[in-house]
Amino acid sequence: MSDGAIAELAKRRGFFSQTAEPYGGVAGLYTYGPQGAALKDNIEAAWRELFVTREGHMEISAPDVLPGAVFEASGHLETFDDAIVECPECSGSHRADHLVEDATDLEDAEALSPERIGELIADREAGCPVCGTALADQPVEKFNLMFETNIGPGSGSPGYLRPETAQGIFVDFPQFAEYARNQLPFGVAQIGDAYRNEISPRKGLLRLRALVQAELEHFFDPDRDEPPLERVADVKLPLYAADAQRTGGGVRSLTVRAAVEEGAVEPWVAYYLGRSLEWYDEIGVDMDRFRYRQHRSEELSHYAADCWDAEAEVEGDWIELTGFAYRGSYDLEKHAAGTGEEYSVFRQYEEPVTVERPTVDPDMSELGPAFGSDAAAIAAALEELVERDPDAFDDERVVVEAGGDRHEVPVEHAGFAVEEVTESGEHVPPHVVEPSFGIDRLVYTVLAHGYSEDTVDGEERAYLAVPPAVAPTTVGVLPLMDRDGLAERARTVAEQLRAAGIAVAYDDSGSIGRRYRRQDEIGTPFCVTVDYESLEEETVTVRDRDTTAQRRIRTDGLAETLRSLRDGDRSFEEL
RNA sequence: GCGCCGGUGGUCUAGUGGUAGGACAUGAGCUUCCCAAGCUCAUAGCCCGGGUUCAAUUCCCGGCCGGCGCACCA
Repeated sequence: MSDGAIAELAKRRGFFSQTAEPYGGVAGLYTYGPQGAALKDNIEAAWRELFVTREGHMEISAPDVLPGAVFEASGHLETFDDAIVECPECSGSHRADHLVEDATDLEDAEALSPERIGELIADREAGCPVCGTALADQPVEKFNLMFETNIGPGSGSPGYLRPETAQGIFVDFPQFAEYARNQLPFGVAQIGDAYRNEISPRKGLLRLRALVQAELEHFFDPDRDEPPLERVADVKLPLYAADAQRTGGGVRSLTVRAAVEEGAVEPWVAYYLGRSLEWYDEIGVDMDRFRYRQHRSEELSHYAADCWDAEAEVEGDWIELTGFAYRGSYDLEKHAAGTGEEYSVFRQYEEPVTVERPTVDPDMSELGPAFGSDAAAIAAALEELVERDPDAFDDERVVVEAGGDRHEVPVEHAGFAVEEVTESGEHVPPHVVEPSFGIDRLVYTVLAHGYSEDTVDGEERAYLAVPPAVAPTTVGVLPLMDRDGLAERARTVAEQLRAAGIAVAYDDSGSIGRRYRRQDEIGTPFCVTVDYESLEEETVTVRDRDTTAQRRIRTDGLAETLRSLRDGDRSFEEL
């Protein structure tokens, strides 16, 4: 298939086109037309069917705008800002923090301020990696890839458009845990828009500034919960591991069972790789142009401990469809720290346990007069010390550091005691595995993989071989001729099918062959044609898009037949 | 953000210092008893701004958008 054929078809047939074209268009913003919106909806519905209904998770819907504090806690404010320095000679842009890392023994220069990075570049006389020109006097600028806005009037409450839908789930985890009756494991799913102010959006739907994500956050107890691997144990995964990428190796086909047994893939991630593989196949991704690629260590996100991408080959390039990330407890711990709230689940022991716990109860009426303004800090230091080293309270005096000084405190004033405490359980910070699907890229891939050309009666034709379940329109209803009452009859049939909940296109314009081609091109899997026999004997023909074969069937039960074809309960050959 | 190339009806394109022609598609009609047939008619276009010029779609500059390469892709 030639490059650009999808974009051309997309625009001509109403799948998608650039937003605000009369104003010149905006890079990275696209609007789905009638066909595209329907295709996208169907893919989202198929996703929901698997990840919410069949897997038994809960779907939520959070707002696109979230307060700045959320992204401070999540790390996005810091790490979504890339420090860039531009070379005055060759105009190349380079990651300023990477230059510093190369020139120094620092490993995490990304965390430094732009000013500090600039100083280090000047100090180490770092040069442009392309042409060598000194960069000492060049400003270090930050590219913030989040869209910023203000919540309410004034600038006192900065807000950001979410760069991933996930944060809407993590931030209100306590609420969702409550709905889940505090029972791990449970999953929270969300389909919604995310926004990234990309420096250079490219290639149509593949790199957008406003995109649709379908994400599942599956929370579980890392010590106790195991994924139901038996459901997917025999699914064969095309794995392109990090090692293979480094050594020039290729894709290795392993069953889920084998991949987990040899430790190639984390078990929860492996479960979702297996579960998703069949789903991709069902919605029309070509399994011969599909693989799972592991992130190399250097490309892992700040939050991810391990990550595999589902990738599809489209127009010669491998593109990421989904990231399956093992995020550990990173996000929940960040939000716990950011809010002081509980982002964990209480797990009750089978039997309560009684433990001896050393405690302090500082006597402030003594410490206050004795230490003045340091007293509060000393009390806190005592509480910290008793957890760390209870033996320090064995002597008459205990030494703590507070306010920059060492203080000797009489143990009797610390209120040291060993209490018997009965604990009925403990707080477990859940781990999370996150399948994160890019819906727009899936739409594009389904179009690209479905696009086909063949020859019918010596005429070339193009058709979209997308599965009936995701096709924008399920049935085209066509009168063979626009005369002799055929059109009226066809309209009645179309109404009946619509009333039965089937997506129907009615078309009486042009020759029958032309109308079949139109439906082929937008991927309509079946056409119902009303002909002269229909008027006499209550039958119509049903035509199959991919083969152009036809069957004559009775009109009573037509809706039921088409529905079962759409839902995959029977095939056209079985008619 | 940088470099190179490009931007003419919905789509694909021809062409020009004196504002444009085709094909396909679309609509109306004729014809037509199952796969883009034919005929008639119709709708519809020079990306935006500035400059040069009597006159700019055309030449120059800038912008926007697109393709490719670089960088970026948390």
